[in-house]
Amino acid sequence: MIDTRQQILRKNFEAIHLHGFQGTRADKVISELGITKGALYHYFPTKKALGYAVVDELLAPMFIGTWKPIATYNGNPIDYITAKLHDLSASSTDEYIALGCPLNNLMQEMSPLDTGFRNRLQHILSEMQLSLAQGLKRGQKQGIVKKQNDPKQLAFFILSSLEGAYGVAKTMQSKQIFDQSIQTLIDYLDSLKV
Amino acid sequence: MIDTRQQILRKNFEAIHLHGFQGTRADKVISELGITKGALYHYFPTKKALGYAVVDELLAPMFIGTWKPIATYNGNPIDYITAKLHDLSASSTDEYIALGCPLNNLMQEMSPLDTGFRNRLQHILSEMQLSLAQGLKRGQKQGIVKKQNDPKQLAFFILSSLEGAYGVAKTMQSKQIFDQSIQTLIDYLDSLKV
Amino acid sequence: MIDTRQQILRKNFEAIHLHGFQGTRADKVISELGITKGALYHYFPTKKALGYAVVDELLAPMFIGTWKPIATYNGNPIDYITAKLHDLSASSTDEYIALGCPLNNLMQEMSPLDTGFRNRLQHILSEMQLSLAQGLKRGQKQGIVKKQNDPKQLAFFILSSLEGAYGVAKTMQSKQIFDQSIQTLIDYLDSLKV
Amino acid sequence: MIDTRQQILRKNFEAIHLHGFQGTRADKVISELGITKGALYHYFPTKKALGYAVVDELLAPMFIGTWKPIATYNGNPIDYITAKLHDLSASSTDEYIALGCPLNNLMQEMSPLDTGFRNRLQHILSEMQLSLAQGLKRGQKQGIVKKQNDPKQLAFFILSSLEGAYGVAKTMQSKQIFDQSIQTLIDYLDSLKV
DNA sequence: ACTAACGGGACTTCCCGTTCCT
DNA sequence: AGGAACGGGAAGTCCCGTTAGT
Repeated sequence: MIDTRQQILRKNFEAIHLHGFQGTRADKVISELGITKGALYHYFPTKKALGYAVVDELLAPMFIGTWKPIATYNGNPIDYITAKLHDLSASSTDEYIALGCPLNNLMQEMSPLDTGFRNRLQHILSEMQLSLAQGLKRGQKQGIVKKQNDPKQLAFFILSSLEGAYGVAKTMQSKQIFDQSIQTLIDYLDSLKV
Repeated sequence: MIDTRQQILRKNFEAIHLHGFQGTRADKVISELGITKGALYHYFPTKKALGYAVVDELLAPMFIGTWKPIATYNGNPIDYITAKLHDLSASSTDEYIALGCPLNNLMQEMSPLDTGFRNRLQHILSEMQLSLAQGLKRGQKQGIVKKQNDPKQLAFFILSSLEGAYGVAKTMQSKQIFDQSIQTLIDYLDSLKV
Repeated sequence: MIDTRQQILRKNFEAIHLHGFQGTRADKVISELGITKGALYHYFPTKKALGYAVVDELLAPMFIGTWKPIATYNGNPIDYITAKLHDLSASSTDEYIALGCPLNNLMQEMSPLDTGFRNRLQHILSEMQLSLAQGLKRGQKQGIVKKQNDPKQLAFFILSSLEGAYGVAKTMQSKQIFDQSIQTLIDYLDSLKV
Repeated sequence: MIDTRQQILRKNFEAIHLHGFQGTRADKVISELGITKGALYHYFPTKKALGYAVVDELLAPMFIGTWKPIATYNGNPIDYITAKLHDLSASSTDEYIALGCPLNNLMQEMSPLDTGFRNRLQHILSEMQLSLAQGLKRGQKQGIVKKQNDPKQLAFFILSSLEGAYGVAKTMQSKQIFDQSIQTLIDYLDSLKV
């Protein structure tokens, strides 16, 4: 028997991706697993606590982990970023684009409504930005990235453009638009290489 | 007595901006205006109909109108865009940033949930993109904008980065981050001028 | 311009037949006529008053009138009844059977709920029964109808079987079942002729 | 503590008998039992589901069971039917007559409005008719029932007259009228014995 | 560790009726 | 005579959370 808590967590992560946090009926979701509300409230005191756990244990590692390696990457950080952006394009299906980025979705939905969510999402963004900024800074020091931009500022711009691309593509229901925006971002970043 | 329908519409636009569409309790909102449920139902048969009206009559004109003039603008379209972006930065208060862009909020919240909303929001994005693309195309023809980018594609990138900046800044609760991302976007656009 | 009051009455009679009295939304019904609630409440103080008027002015004359002539009919009253029953079978479409007899529908729906309706419907039934009983009594006196049955009692039985046939056929959605029950009733009545 | 679900079912059966299905406020009804809305929702997701359960678990067995034994009855089926009709007369109080037959009430109210109800009520009628027809057919084969009538057709006529008697008596608020109609039906049936 | 039963507030919708006005 | 605006109670549904029990 696998870990019930993990099952609950994973299934709700999917459901939140599909319907948003508020739109997710936690007990209905896990009923598909043959689990009832009792188990849910055994592991998590409230629905919000479950949401926090989804962010902390699934969302955060996933997203922070994506940009973490840039710190130890040997080579031009722009290349790393470009490669990652290409990955995101390549691995995104039409369905995924139509659902939107889980991080972006949660940011837009829950940031203004709940401090607990906002703090957690701020943390994720900050960690991602930190990794990117560190990488870019190293590139600038090594003289392989132009020095015209502040690394921290540029890092936020990259994240903004990326999440913005997810958001617009979600509404337009078009993976093509996502891909094109990512490509434009890549082109821009490429122009920052020395 | 001024137009009750308009009052309902405006007050709900604010409320949707504050709490999202689903989080808005239409009857409570207008009770502050001394308007009752009965009047609400008289004008809007369902909550969704009210939401659609808010989008059609307030949101769409506001956002589409922002970029429309670029078509008849005499001068470099990049300058027009830059000026508008500066306007958005200048006119945004900390509170506004913390609430997020009304268009972006609605896109993220309602696009996956309701076709009626999605179609309307697609329409707004398309109109904005069309105006931008037309302006950029004209600039390219006049030889004052570099021809390396497809105008339509670039238009979506601009919108994505703008809305993305709103989204990230909302979560980070930081007008500074918004301003910086906008500045980075402006810098990039500036590099596209001939 | 034809009489607005009559229009309201007729249209609501149809609607009550279709949806029952409680299921009828009087203002929606007349909106199809281009009339608004104002006219409705100008002519009828309440919905119930409208319902009473429908019964008094449309339903009652129609149903009482069907059996009235039996009193002045020269010939065997059984023949008159048989002819009328055949008429009802012949003139009933599948749709009419599926909707049910307007009188029966209203009896079942409103009799237990409202005294005003019940009194009116009792009156209709009583008048119908009276006519039938008078006719049967005359037949018995003339020696052309067997004397084994009390005319009043037999009159109620005829009405009961008729309305019961409507009711069962409505649920079964079958004009054939209605026709067969009517035929069985006719056969029985035929056996009462001398 | 006895079965809550059964309590809900029984109490609502009574309430539907009193006020009709649409007129029944399920939560108010059970509040008299000290049961709350929450428990109601736990057992029945919608009001309609509750209504269906009342039909399936209480109404159907009761009515189908009444005529079922005729199949295994040794003797003249007309006698069985006559006995049952006498039972119905004897056990009906004035109040019961004024309320009407639960089956007939539901047939008239819900058949045209909802397919789920109609199918269930059709099923009840069909089962009752089937039992009656089987009994009558056996009687005809044994030569103790006249062969002039088709058993199936006669079965529907009996049911129609019975339910019609309930309906007319309900409106007339008269158990006497019910008894007399039943007696007339019995007399007719008696004439079909060989 | 997990289930079934249960509590109860909140929300949208519905719709009868009233009032003001022309 | 009749239309538009408006009032407001009530019904059904939804769903988060609690508790007794195994």
